[in-house]
Amino acid sequence: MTEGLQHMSRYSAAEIEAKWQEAWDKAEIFRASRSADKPKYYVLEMFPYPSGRIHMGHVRNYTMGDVIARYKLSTGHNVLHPMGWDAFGMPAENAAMAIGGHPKDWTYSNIADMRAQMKPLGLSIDWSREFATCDPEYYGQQQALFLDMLEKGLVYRKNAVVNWDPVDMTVLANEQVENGRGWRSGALVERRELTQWFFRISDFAEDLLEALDGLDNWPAKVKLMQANWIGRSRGLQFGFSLVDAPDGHDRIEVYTTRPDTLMGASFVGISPDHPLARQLEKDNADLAAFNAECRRMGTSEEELEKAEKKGFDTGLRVRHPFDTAWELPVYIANFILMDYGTGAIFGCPAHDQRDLDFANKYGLPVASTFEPEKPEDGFKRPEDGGAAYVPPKSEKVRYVKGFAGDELQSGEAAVEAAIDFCEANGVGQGVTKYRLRDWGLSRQRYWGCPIPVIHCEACGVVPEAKENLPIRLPDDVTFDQPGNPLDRHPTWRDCTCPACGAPARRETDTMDTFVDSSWYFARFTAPHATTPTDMAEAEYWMNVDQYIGGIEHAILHLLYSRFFARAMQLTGHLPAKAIEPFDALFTQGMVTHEIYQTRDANGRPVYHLPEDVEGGKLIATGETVEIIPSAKMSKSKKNVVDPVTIIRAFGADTARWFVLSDSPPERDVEWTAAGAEAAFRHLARVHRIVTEAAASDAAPNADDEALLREMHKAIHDVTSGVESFGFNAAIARLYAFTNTLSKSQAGGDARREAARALVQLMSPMTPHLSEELWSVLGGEGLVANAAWPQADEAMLVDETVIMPIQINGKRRAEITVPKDMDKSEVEKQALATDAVRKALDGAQPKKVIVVPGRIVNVVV
RNA sequence: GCCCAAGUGGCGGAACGGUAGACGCAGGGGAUUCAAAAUCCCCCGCCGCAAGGCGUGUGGGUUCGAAUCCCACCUUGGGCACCA
Repeated sequence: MTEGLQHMSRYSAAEIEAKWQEAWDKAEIFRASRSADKPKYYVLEMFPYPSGRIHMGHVRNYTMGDVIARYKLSTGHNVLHPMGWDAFGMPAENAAMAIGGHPKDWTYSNIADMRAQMKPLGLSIDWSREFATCDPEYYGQQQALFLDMLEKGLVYRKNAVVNWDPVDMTVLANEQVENGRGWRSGALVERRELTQWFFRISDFAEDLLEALDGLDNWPAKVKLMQANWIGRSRGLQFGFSLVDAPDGHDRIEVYTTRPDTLMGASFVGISPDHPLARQLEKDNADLAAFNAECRRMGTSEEELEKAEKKGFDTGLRVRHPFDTAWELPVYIANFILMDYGTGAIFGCPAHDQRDLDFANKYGLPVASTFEPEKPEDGFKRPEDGGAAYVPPKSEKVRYVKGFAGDELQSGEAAVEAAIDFCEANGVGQGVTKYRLRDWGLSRQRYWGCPIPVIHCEACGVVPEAKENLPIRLPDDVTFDQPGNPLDRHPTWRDCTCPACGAPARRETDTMDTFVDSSWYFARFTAPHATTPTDMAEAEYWMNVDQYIGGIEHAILHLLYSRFFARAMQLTGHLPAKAIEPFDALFTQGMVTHEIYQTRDANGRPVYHLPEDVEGGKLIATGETVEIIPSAKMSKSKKNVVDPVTIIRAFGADTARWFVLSDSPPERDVEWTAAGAEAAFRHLARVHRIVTEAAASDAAPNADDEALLREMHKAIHDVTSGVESFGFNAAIARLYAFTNTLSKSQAGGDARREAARALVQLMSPMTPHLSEELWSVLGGEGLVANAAWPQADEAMLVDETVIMPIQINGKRRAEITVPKDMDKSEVEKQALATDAVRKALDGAQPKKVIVVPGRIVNVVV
């Protein structure tokens, strides 16, 4: 190698990356506008919360989107690839409380920082469409959407419980409740009812469930999680009549999905928030104390379900619907949700473990209604000390106390038969219910989108006039005391009623930040429109062709967005085709890192940044660190690697290549320093190999065809890898092809052709390096704009194949045969191998399976 | 507690129901070098001298053939409606 070539082949990422980012900017190749002559392609990654620093999770997420965007650009698509900021939320207020300053300044300064950290990644983003959800231009349009939804009856007010901190006198998020106490005050948290705004998402439950079927390019697991969340069930709703009914409560309405177990009923349970429970607590101090204790729990379902199951006997009795002489006790139970069903259940201990535990605890009867068709040895009925018998739905059981004797029935048929029987006998109706609850959007916080309504003494709740939008957040607020600054602002709340003109009070609740992220994808199609969307733009760009983000958003964000797409259609802001806004969804895994830990004098763990550790020792002191297995990168564990540091050390292409290479995209990837260095060395090697190929003057020769065959196979494999999110496999294929090119003795022209393909195939992952090498190879224009290489089908198939020969499923030999050899001839050759002859020892094989082109299995 | 996933060499992982371990990292050996770095070449699941045997979280099952399909369990991760 000559001195000159050595110099030429040195890989300087910093130089290359700055140069080509400038070239892309200048050519404006990522600026998206409608065009009739190309198919559109909208690729979107879930937009970031502006915490202040980008992290490797962002790098991974946006690199994956960028690979798709750049690949689609190369295949002749008109690509929309925007970026924005999910900018409202609690952390900005927390920062204002902790360090002073204003949430707005904190947020916009974080956005500026993160944009500056993100740009060096070389993402193919149309930055002209950037917005933050805290821009008044954005949240003003969101207020307009809200008013349209209000007019259509998609929003309403009702009471709902929140976590209340009685010391700070403020509402707490579930995250701010630690072991039942407020995170700042340490006070025991209470549940408190407030009047709040709700979206009628549950009206769409059936549609949101049914439409999942059409989402062919969504992960099955996400669809399943959403289906279970919506939770359609078929059951019976009926009433237990009360013996000695208190005023206004002659019945307790109950919903059950297992009416076939009605004859095993043992008690009736009601929620502590049930109207009957609330009435009883007025004249029963013990009962009131029990209810109060129940309400001291937080509002999360997890907390409720994990808590010890407790009940309180109200002393009331109800009559069994099929035997009025049979009376059941009524308990208040802490595990019954007022939000689901009717807030009341009947307990059947024989067929529900929770009810059985409850019955045992309070000495209530247990009676089986059915038992297994064929009881296994040792089967014990629950009343004889066995566990609750809960058969799978499809399993047939024998009824011992059913509605019509002891017939056999599977669960589902039995439920339908029970509903029919009950309806025929005037006991309740069969109904379909959903677990999905309406979406409470009110937040008693400052840093969110103000809800644009006015409270007037005379007119009640009045929508703000649209011409007054946006209702801007006031800047002159302080965070030196807990609670919502909008509530204590001297003038902001004051307004006049749009209906009667009298002095009135503005709503001080703001919207849940999930509202902001439920329609941003639509706003990107016309980010500067003076209405929420521009129908012509939405008609052209929607739907999002590929949406990419974390699995943690599988339920809430995606379900809310699907609801919003429907609501925006009903209010005329999205076309009918956008009813399901995301055609394809991909959920990527996290970036993890080992955790390095030492102990302080008191034995408490002290965490250390990876950059402060080398060879298992602290660089500063030489102290040995304890290595804790890889976990999600988090500031508290200090197991974070700053993308900015990596880009400075190795370049963006190395960071991009590494986050894509080491794990399947849907799984977690562990960041390792060794892996990053290896990625960099590989890119430098590609730089060297391609530079050499560009200068090669070797004559055409016999090796040319083999190299070009490998090239076409690589084109085929990498293309299908990119299209199916098999980025790690595509990169493994690129390693192999690079090795082939490096070792090939082919002529200069063939090597240059192969090198050009290599550079193009790498270009979605390492766009800067590819751009540089494309120009070294004399490619025309920018590789970003060049047409994607096509694999020649004829070059993909080899003439001969190696077929393994198995004996009883174990590989024992192999034969090399022409690829289309006749089955019987393959069998003949397989039987002639030494291994098979030895195994048969003269006998006939029991069976021979020949899978053409793949394998032969001889059964002896 | 409930819902959803994932478990394969020392490590990350590959593998239309068809040769388990591609590719990469780490490790070992060699070449080059005054030396080192860089680079290049070779080896590398476990046990065994070998023949061979064992191997994809555990235990069953279906199949000519299972990492892959089914059942049960274990462990780890995500979500549980006010974190985003």
